[in-house]
Amino acid sequence: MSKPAYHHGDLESALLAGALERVRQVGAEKVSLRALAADLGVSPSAAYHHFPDKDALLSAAGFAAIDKLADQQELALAIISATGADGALARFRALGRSYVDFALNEPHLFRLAFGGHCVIPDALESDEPPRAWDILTSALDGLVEAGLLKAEFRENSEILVWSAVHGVATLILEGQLPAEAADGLFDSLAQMLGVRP
Amino acid sequence: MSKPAYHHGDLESALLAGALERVRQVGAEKVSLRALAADLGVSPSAAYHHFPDKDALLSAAGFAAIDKLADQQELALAIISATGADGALARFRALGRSYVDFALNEPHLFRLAFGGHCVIPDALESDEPPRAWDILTSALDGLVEAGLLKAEFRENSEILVWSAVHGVATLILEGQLPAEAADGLFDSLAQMLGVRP
DNA sequence: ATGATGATCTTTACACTGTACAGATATCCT
DNA sequence: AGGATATCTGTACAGTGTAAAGATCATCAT
Repeated sequence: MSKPAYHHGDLESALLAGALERVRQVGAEKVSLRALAADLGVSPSAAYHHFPDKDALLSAAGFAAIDKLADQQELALAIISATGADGALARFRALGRSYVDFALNEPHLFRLAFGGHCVIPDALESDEPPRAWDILTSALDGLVEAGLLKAEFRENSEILVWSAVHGVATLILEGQLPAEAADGLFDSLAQMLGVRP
Repeated sequence: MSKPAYHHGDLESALLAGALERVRQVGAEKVSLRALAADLGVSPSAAYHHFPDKDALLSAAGFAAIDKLADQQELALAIISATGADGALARFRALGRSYVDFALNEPHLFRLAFGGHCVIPDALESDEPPRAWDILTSALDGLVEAGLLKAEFRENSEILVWSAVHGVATLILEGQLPAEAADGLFDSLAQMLGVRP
């Protein structure tokens, strides 16, 4: 698309895609705005007509990264064909697995997404919760409907599950816990949620 | 100690302390090695005789930060005078609270400690686990002895609890969860661990 | 079609960064 | 004492983010 024009056509999304890919490869603190611009065949300060500064670009890339995580989770869910109780349980575990796998397979994107680069818009008061929350809510509702999750444990369980999975992912990523800790966590979670496999 | 010598006496620890304090104030990615050196009355490249590069200094500061966190946890534990079941439960909650509080009160130190700056030495195969692990183990043992934590839930509970607390701390810190989520998490944890308050 | 308007990109420039290298200086050991 | 060694300085270089002013294009009212 877009002619090989002098004005490059669509710099903004090219910058975003380029930044995201570079972060993915070398990490956020090693991406250079100048080098990125040079690679796109554009002057050093061209980016400033689309983003106020480098942090804003990285922040946008960060939100793209957290979206990629949600995409991967939904993809992992879509694969599961089982229905009923088996399906609900499989979906629950797949959600945790894909979250941890994303963190370990794309450590730089994961750190970008949750490492303070993403400027909080006004998420506290935002009427719509993060995508990860909605995905998780559906999975937990599925567990309740299947009779696997005791109703008395349903409240606040999004917080518990999301926190635990996110925590184990980052602790493994930063070398504080061994990789096997993830499986241990999933077992513990399932056990404590009252799930009987 | 050490004279006000031309050779500054003890640059290494001065650099470490300075770096730690600067990270605390402005965040890791905004500390300048040159500015730090200038502030210590020392030439720009003086630091290179004590640390191979800037990352190494930040890494050392990161390990100091994670030590500070452990200090704060032990301090929070020491304050609690209650004994028996009440004490065990109070200690358990204080551990979580101090962890989350540290993250929210010292966000830059927390991110430095768990944000990929700390080079993993060989922690996977290391014979001794992180300090946070030991502290947590004692608290959980206390819960079991007090009859508050069911023995069937004891296995892997360090992983579950540490992950959940760490996760909720970072998710709140990055604006993905509201601050009240921490209390909800503690309640959920206590409930699911079988604790009856 | 023309000319103005606004968006997009370039040029130039500045202050600052991390760090390599060679030399100066102080301390310590024999 | 003197020489070895650790510690720090001076200088220099390539690279960085970004501010300011000018060039170039697309679009649209006339």
